[in-house]
Amino acid sequence: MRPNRPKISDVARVAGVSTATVSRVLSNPDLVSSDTREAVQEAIRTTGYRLNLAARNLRHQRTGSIVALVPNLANPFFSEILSGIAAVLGEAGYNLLVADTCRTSAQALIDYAEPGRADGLIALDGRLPAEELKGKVPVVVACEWIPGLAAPRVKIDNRAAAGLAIDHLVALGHRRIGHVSGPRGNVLTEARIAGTQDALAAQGLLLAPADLHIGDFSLGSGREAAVTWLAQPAATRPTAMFFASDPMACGFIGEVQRHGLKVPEDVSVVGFDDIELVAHMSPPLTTIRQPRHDIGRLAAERLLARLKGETAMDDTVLPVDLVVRGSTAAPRQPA
Amino acid sequence: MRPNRPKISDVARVAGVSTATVSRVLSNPDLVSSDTREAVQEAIRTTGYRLNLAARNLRHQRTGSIVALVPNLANPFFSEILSGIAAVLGEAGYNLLVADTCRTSAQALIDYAEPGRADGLIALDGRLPAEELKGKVPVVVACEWIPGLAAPRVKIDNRAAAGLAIDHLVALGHRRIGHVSGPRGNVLTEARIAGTQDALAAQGLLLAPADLHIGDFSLGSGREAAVTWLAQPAATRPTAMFFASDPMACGFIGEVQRHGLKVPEDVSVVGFDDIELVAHMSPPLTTIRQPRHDIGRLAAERLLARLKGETAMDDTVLPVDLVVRGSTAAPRQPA
DNA sequence: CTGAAAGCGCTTACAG
DNA sequence: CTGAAAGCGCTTACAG
Repeated sequence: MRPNRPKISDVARVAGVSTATVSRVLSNPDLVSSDTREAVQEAIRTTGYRLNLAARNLRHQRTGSIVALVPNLANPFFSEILSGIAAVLGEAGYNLLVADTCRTSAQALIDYAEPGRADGLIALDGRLPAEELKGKVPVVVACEWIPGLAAPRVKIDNRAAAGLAIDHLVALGHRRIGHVSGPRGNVLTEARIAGTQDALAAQGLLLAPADLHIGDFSLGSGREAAVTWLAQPAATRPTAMFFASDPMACGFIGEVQRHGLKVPEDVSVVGFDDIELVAHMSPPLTTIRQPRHDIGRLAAERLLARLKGETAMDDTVLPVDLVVRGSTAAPRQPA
Repeated sequence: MRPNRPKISDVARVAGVSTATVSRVLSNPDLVSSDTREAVQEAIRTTGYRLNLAARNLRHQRTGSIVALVPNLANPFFSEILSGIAAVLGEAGYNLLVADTCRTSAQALIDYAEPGRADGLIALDGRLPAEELKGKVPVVVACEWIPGLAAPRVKIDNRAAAGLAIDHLVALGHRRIGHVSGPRGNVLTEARIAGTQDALAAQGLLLAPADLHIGDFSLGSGREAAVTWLAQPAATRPTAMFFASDPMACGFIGEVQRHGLKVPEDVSVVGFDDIELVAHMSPPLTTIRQPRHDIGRLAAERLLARLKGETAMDDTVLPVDLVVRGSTAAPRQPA
């Protein structure tokens, strides 16, 4: 079946017209008289012709594809953003190309930004090299951002989000609050640490260096934070912990419970992201909800707008919510 | 920068050679004398030339892309399979195109199987129409399978997996065991129900119609199953439940705990998939581990082999493990 | 309204 | 070892 796949010239021959006319029927039927049009459509049917998109795209100097660069495809946080991106691109007739930045060489990632490869790029990873991305395909950055790269960003207000978490804990009566962050250097990490410090300072409190644990967003690093926390004397360790991701909060809770302590009685826990499962744990997790699907949708829409000529480079900042569930309560002994 | 992007003819002019020679330096450098080769490479450098993949692909009658059709991109179960696929395709120099079958029209999905759109297709969704996929691009099916479509399948032994779960519960002393399945008609659903029934029958037990709850793999349907279960008299309801997905098991446990009952003391629970979080819940979930990343890898490898001419259509069946954790124990009152 | 022809940016037999 | 030329399957000014 592969060799004798009909092409536009086969249709033209069968219909007794030129290839130009067939092409017009395909992309601009109004330009063709109805008699001719019907003859061509009949020929399309009898030959079983299907348009070769690659050829059309080459002619149009576009690829019809948008590439999304994702730090870790296996991470549900990113996959839901991807789902929002896919929804918008699919409707607009674009292909969605996906690459996993943690499993792809730096050069291969940059090659995705070549025209001829994709028409535009959505970066969910802030560690991409800004310089190498210049002069290539239009870029929109989502969630994270790339310092030094002029590109629209779709994100949440991470400092404000951290503030929501801290204010909630302080309102419950907590005075000694710890923070488990993402990896150092990540833009989200820094924004959430800064937000935590600011919110504490606004309440006259301090993030003690010992109470800042550098994690990596993973379950395992949450468990490690629990080990450190458990090793401290019960009287002087933080009564509440704010995590820069839900999986870290889950890892922490699991380890603390395994040691016979209770959440929120012995320690209050706030996560970040509101991934689906955390509402169903025991206790259900208090967390910051990010509109992941919308982040993806908006990033895709901004990119499509750029491809249509929009030049605005302003950021889109989406609101976050604090979702209060069972993992937070007043501390046992208020300071 | 877009308009004056150098093409192969610009390089040729600068180097003082023909476009054919530049092309050879690019794809088959050994055919060119070292003097000429160096001159061309120098010209490539000075012009900043980058190959246009779309043009090369059109010439080669291939697209360089493989499309993965995923039932729900936001579902972490599928995203990890995708990650395995991406790893293999990236290494092989293929693009990974992704489409969400639940958000894409049937026609649009079939169009992905057109040559000119992609070189091959990996289906993670068993509901695609077999007839429409014939005579198009080579297909490999992973996880689920498409009845009536001759395509290699990469999957696990779902009946055996259900047997592992049931045997474990029976060994613990359970006699009345319920099953919460996926949606009716799904090939996985039917295989897991059949496996459950077989394993029970082998032990002289029966899956009572009232103990089979039809779910849809989601958290919410697990919660609904809990409502039904809770409504039954404690003395006569199942002492153990086997779920066709981890999220359903989580939804069930959350609802049961909310009603003051305990897992595994009041009911043992076995999930399916071993998604990352369930090891960290309380209790940690006993479940069937699927090698998701490997399923993705192997599916991609089978497809690449087909593109290279392999014609074998046999299935690849991957082993599963029962992971015993805290959500299962002996029943309170053995029957 | 329709066709002949050029061209998108490459690659590759075919000569030499 | 290298070049002239044809062609991958489309589209689109330009004529008529």
